[in-house]
Amino acid sequence: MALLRDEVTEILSTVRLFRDLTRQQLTDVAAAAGLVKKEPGRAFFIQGAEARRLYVVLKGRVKIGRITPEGHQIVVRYAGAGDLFGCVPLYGGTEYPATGEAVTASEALYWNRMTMDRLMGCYPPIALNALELLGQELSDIRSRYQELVTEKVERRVARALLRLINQSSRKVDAGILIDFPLSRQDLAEITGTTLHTVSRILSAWEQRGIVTSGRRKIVITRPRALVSIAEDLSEEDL
Amino acid sequence: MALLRDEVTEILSTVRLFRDLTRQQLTDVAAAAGLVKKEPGRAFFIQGAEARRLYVVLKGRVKIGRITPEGHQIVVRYAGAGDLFGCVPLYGGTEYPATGEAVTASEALYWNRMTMDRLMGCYPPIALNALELLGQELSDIRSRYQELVTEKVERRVARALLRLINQSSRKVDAGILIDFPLSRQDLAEITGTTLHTVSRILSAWEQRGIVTSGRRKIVITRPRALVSIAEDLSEEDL
DNA sequence: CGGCTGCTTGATCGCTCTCAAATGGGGTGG
DNA sequence: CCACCCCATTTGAGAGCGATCAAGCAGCCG
Repeated sequence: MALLRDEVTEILSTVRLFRDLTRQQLTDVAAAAGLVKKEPGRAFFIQGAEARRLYVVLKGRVKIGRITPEGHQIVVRYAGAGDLFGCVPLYGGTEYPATGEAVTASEALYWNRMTMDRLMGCYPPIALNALELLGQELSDIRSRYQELVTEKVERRVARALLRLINQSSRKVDAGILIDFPLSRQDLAEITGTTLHTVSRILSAWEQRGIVTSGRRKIVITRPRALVSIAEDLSEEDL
Repeated sequence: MALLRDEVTEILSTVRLFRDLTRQQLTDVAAAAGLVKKEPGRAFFIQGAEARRLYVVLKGRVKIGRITPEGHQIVVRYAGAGDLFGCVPLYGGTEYPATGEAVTASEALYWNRMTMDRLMGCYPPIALNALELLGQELSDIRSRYQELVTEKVERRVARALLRLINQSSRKVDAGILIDFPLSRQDLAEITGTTLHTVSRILSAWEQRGIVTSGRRKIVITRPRALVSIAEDLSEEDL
């Protein structure tokens, strides 16, 4: 382990799953953690593999994606610093239903299933926090499910971009930059469409001055226009 | 409360949420429960209302549905005997994100949020079971999300019917009957399409002798044909 | 028996997927 | 440092699934 024990404890104190634990308890949790680093494109775990570990992102960005038997891919979500991923061991599933792959150089702490069982046994707040996190994930995916049924593609892409802005963006001169590499293909897999359609939509937006984009890079220049697309308002901003 | 204490305890012993509790503990849980009955069409709770209670279905069938600001409806799932619904209080949400409505005459036990908090505090297995249930629900909705993106309507309708058969069906002379009233509109809201499309699909299936259907009533006469549609096999059965 | 609610069916339209091919930027290796 | 190659992206053309609009029909309940 490359990190100092105290440092890990400090980080864990900001992680939702471990909220309400005392410093002493956090130290125990930290002591049980392992650390992995992955280069971009490398996977922390692969869909279908035995679900052994629970992860928390320290740095970088991890893409959680699934693939159908027919080969169709979808992106479930992106996890950033402080986010949990691979939570299957928490609720007793046996294999990972998705693949967790580093998009940028990433580091994550992990706990083995048995370790986690012990920790949850000793420290009940962990189970309650997990419940809360899972509940939020559930309501998030339900909203997206509903969007998928009821909304047109352009609107879904707008919403997806806004969500990504919230999760992981940086202000730059031209506007707001999604600060990890994001291809049209990725956006398509997030919104449940094809890269062609996404490309056309972004081109149209670019002409309207709403975004500037390049190879795996997107800058939103007029966020408010994006909001009005997402909310389906007639565009009343400049 | 119309039920005997012991009777309730007996029922609770079959509910997943309360697995691993001793008889003594179950009695305590039972003592804290309340009972509600609803006529068909009546709601246990309404989308947007303050989430006060957690329910377990005793009998009947409860439809969990959402409606978008634009008025588009979707059915999240159906809950039958032993199933949990309105689990929002479990994970700390403040309002119900959906409406829970009785489809047939239904009865449910409920616990108030504070009561549930106490029970989970006293009996840790409840929290762990809840975690497991939420996890399963999560993977279920993820599968359906994926179906929605990757599969054509006919296949989704076939899958939905097969799921409903598993949940709640009865053998009759002609085949397998979905044993609660299910309209085309309902099926459309389950599969994310329109009642027109569902009606066309069912008509086509009826011509091929796969189903027999009437007003809010569906009998599957050749389940294997339905499976082959759901799995997209070329139909090699009679 | 009448009206309501749920179901069927036709016609049309348009969004989005599919298939195809060309373009261009960036990184790598020479 | 330059040239090449690969991968992401763009753009076009066409087809088709399913939504939408619009009637008409038929059980069922009161």
